[in-house]
Amino acid sequence: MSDLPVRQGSLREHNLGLVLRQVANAPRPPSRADIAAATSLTRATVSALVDDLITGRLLAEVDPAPRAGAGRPAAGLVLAANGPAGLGLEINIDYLAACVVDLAGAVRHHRVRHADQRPRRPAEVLGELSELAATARADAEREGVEVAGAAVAVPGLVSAGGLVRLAPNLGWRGVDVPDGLGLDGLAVTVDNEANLAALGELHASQQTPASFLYVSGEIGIGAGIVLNGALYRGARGWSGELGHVAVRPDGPACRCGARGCLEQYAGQEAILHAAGTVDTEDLIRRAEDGDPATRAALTSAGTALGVAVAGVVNVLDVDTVVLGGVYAPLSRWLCPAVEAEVERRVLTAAWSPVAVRRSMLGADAASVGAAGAVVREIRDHPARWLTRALPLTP
Amino acid sequence: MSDLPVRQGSLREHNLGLVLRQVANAPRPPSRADIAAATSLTRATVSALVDDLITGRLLAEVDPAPRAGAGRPAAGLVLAANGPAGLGLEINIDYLAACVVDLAGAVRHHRVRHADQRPRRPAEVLGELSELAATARADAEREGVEVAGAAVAVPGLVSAGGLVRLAPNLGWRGVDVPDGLGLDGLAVTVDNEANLAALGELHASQQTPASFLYVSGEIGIGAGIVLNGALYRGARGWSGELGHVAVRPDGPACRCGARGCLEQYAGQEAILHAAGTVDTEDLIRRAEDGDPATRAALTSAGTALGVAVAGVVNVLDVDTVVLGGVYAPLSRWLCPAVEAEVERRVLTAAWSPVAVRRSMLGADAASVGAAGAVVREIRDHPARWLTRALPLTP
DNA sequence: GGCAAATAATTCAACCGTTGAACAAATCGT
DNA sequence: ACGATTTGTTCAACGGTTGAATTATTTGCC
Repeated sequence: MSDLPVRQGSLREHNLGLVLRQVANAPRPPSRADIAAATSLTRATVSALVDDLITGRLLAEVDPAPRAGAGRPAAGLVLAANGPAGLGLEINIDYLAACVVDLAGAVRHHRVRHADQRPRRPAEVLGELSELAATARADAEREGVEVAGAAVAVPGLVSAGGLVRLAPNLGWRGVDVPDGLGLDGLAVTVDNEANLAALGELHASQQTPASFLYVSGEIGIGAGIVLNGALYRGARGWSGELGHVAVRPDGPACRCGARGCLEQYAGQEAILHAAGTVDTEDLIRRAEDGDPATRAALTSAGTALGVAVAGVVNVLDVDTVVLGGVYAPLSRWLCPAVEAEVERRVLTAAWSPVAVRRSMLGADAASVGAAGAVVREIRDHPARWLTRALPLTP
Repeated sequence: MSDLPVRQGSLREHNLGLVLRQVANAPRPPSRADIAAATSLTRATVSALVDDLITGRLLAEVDPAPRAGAGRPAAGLVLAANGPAGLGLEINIDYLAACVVDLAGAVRHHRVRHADQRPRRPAEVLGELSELAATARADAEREGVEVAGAAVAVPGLVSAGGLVRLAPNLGWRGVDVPDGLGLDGLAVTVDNEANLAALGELHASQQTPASFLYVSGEIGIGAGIVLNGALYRGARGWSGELGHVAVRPDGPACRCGARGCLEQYAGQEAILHAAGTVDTEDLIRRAEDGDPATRAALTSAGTALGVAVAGVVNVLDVDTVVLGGVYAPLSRWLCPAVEAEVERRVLTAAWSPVAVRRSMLGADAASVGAAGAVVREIRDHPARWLTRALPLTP
């Protein structure tokens, strides 16, 4: 119920987006006539809209596909591969990442630099990330795509304007990320890592459902909530703090000050401790080898996770739960325990099953999701891109 | 991101709604010029839109308010009191209710019939409710308002088409409510009691926040989730099952089959049992008299409720929790305990407080909310009402 | 009392985006 | 080679908004 007036121009804006999404979601390059049929706009209107999109470098024509039957061959339309692209950046506990995704969703550049970020000062971290970003941008521009904006994934709570209010496991408090990056002339947005990973998951595949819960297991446990195809960020942008949902109200003390938080049962450190190791690679190896203590630790973590997830599903009624972050490689052993609790505790599970599955993108979900969020913005609002302030060509 | 094409007519539809909402939300009757200034539409356009709305009996002109300064006096615009109205019906464990709310939000008719519905067959209950509805409708029509549709609040899970899939405390399973009511020629929607009560609360006051959690304490515990000014119903319409969120994973068995559900700690029956009485009126009296066992029972229930609510707030990031149903008259004793747990367990509570308060509408929230939902639909989509199939006047 | 200033509402030609029909372009089947 | 068929474009018409001009109605001031 947007309370903005609608003028003639808004019509155009909406329909440009409609056509663009139609091309994006089609299984194969559609013709102008296909789009007209699918949208119930007239061929004349679609032609006019497509012209605008082609001159704006958002769409491109491809050779007509060989067709059966008579008639003039149709020119196929695809999202432009040399149009605008999104730059996705990720700051995590033990790595930095940068990637570029073009309008069609293809990953054109991707680079990860592993290193523990906890001992470093925020300015150092942002400086190195800025270098990664510059490399990515130069690389992309060499391929002929223009980076239209950047999104940064951070494992913490983010306020409007890109201020990281609190990133507990990184030890950050009140860090201005766009300022520290200093990417001149590029629009930079900052968001929670789980939120962007959830968006990545949403766009990774056509069959991802419109509403789901993405659970990101790292040192902390975050969740990205997608409802009806849109990310839900909460009243103040701080939704998804699944790690601090109570599993046992009088359980062990959590560093947040409360007791019995999920993080104490299913956080990365709790699992490693229970399994008697300090390294995730090692944990996976032991689980594969069938080590009983490791298996027991994972079942126990899965059960706790299942209790918390079941609570969320009871309240939100989503039919899919996606396990990401470190949970993704561990999902083989976690899923059964999570599913059992969900089955038992979700009121509607009896006649309407809830699917629990691993992330399709794995560890790259957040950075790819961040880049995808940038191009998705253009895809959903092409008029803003087409009418942007163009850099003066001297 | 609606994927519908936008034609010229959609323009009109949107702007009709815009003007109507502008009138609805104004503190005093605005003039056409006021609306033009507020919406940035031109006065010419607003005049044309207002004409349509007046001839369609959705708006009315009132005498010009005395103005300071020179100039032609402005004709004030108000929502028509003799236009369409909504019929709200409620089926609850121990009463039936019917009410009529006009476009301006005024309750024009309200009647409650107390009786335990559990021993009766669904058909009987629906028959009596149908009588209540007919009386309400006749009463409203005598006052000159036309009932445009009905909404029914039910304490249970509702599928599309108005089928009550499960209402555990009523003992209903697979009951077709619109069919059983048989309100000829009237569009009937059916929804969960907590959902409609949440909508009632949302529209009860201008300062209700756009995102909040409405908790309806009855024999079961339901929740209505309002996000960004809209009710969130879940992927399948079964959101808000707060009563079956786990408070202690290995607590007492719940009739849903799981263990330690909130309902076992803070449901009406659990509270009554812990306080040593069987009647809610008596419970309130004892609490007022300061009976220690009663006060302890309420604190204990409030704490359990607080644990569950804190989990939801951590995940959804709403800044307001409204206690309704039987919790409303008990809120004086429940709120402190709920607030304490929320304060302790919500990660962001430290710098951004979460308000816990009682419902403003109390027991009438669901029926008034149901009626309000009907008129709200017209207010948000006036074009659908204006172009409806008119009954032939012979 | 009369007149200028001010504000509200309506009228009307112009403009913008979509529509639908007519038309041109390109291919297939016979 | 020619008609059938489908794609894509052209163009007059239409619906809805715009902005300026016009009319309507009041206050304030001389």
